[in-house]
Amino acid sequence: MKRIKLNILLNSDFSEKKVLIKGWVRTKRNSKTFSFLEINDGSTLKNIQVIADDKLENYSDIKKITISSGISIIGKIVKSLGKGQKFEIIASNIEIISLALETYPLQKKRHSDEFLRTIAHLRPRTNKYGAVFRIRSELYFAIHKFYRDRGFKYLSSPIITSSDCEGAGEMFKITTFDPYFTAQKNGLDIKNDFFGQETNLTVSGQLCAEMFAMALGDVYTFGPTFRAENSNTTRHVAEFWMLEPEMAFCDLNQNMDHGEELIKYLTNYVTEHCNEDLALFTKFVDKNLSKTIEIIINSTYERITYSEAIEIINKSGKKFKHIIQWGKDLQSEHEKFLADDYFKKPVFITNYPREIKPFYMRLNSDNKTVAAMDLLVPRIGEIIGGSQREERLNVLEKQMSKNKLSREKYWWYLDSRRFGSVPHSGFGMGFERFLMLITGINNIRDVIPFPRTPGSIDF
RNA sequence: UCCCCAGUAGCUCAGUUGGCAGAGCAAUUGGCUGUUAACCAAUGGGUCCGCGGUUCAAGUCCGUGCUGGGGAGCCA
Repeated sequence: MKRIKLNILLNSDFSEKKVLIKGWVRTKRNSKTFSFLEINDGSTLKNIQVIADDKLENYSDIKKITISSGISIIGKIVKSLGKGQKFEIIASNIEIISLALETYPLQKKRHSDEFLRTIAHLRPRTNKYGAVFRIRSELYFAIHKFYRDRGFKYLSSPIITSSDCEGAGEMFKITTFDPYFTAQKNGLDIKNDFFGQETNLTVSGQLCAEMFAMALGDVYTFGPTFRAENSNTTRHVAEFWMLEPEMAFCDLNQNMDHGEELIKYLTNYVTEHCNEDLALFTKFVDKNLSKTIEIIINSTYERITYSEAIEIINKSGKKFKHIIQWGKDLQSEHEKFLADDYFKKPVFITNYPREIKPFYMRLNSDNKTVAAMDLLVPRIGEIIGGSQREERLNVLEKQMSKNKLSREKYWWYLDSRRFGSVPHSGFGMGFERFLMLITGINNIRDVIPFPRTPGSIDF
């Protein structure tokens, strides 16, 4: 007999049919001569109720079954006599595959997110985290579908790299040297290390993506990204996933069009394909989530320049902890004010001062600003950071020497400006931040399977 | 890295002016013919985060360290 998964079973009509299901016991309620077992197999948020009565030969064992035990059930689908579910299974055979210990830490009650983080290996077994990670999985597919439908090519940019994408943050060093041994023994030369030069985990695939955009036109990279910043916030982790499209013959406005289309597409995809799981978040996690999602899908995202943003902030009359003036970067409180209070929807901020942005962003004709764009969204803040890239060799070289970057090291990057350089643009979207946006979850550690943060590397 | 807050049973938390360590849930055992975080009864369960100090006496006061949370910076 072929096993059927609950997502199929619960979404079709199997009444009066005999089925085989396998899963884990979420909860059990005993009466004298029969028991209710609720089974979940991970394919869907929903459980199925199974009735086991004392006619089963191993009923005495079933009565003692513990939460999270793995079991296999053959039974008939019938209309439920009780309230709360349409169908249930009358079991004709139950096999206890594995009896869980009674010390299983997850109980039939709500646990705090902090506690669940300490048992990150078990938390996907809860309703909430199961839902998060099913949505996460669907989103991977949605991203590839979005890009494939638009003729983009997927590029896996390297994770080990010798280039630091200027301004992206501290990097994790990679070495085969034993660092303790190295510290003791002088005279060890980096030339003898695996790559023969300083090597790091990538902080961005952008520079590689630019090379491929000059060959394949429209490309995207999507993979793990590493930042060794000592950040302790609800929005930062040391290992996260970043989506980075890079488009040839594309200016800043088209770049923003693309970003807006992407966010809307992904959000819409989740509402269409993850309905049940999403409902958990609108019901229990964030009461305003439906409204937020509606705004993300249906509003036209505001587009203002950095200079206009400064003006809005300073004219607002609102008191801020940090004083903002032209040339300084926007602080979190300013970003929150713009997205949450002032516009109450996603807003692109463009044309930042060149001094506070990396070397590769295209210098505007005012000579003071660069063609940068950040997308700020309510509650989360920055979710996209991107720019039109500097395609003019001489301007790029000047910017590099200003930032004290060696032309020799970036020879390959500069080559792209020597051989058929064209305007191009791209951005990075924080995958986990997007998940936070559409689930209403407030801590980035709760939308990634095993979060890596300073001092925390368990699991 | 800086600022603020917290750490008591497996979980969530109470603990008064410094004076015998508590509750609900969970677990275990038993009961119950339709339950829905089932219900009813009984039982077991503690390094009060660690270290040091003040005191006749510290979960409670002081110092310090660790861990967790929130905020800031950095960014996606």
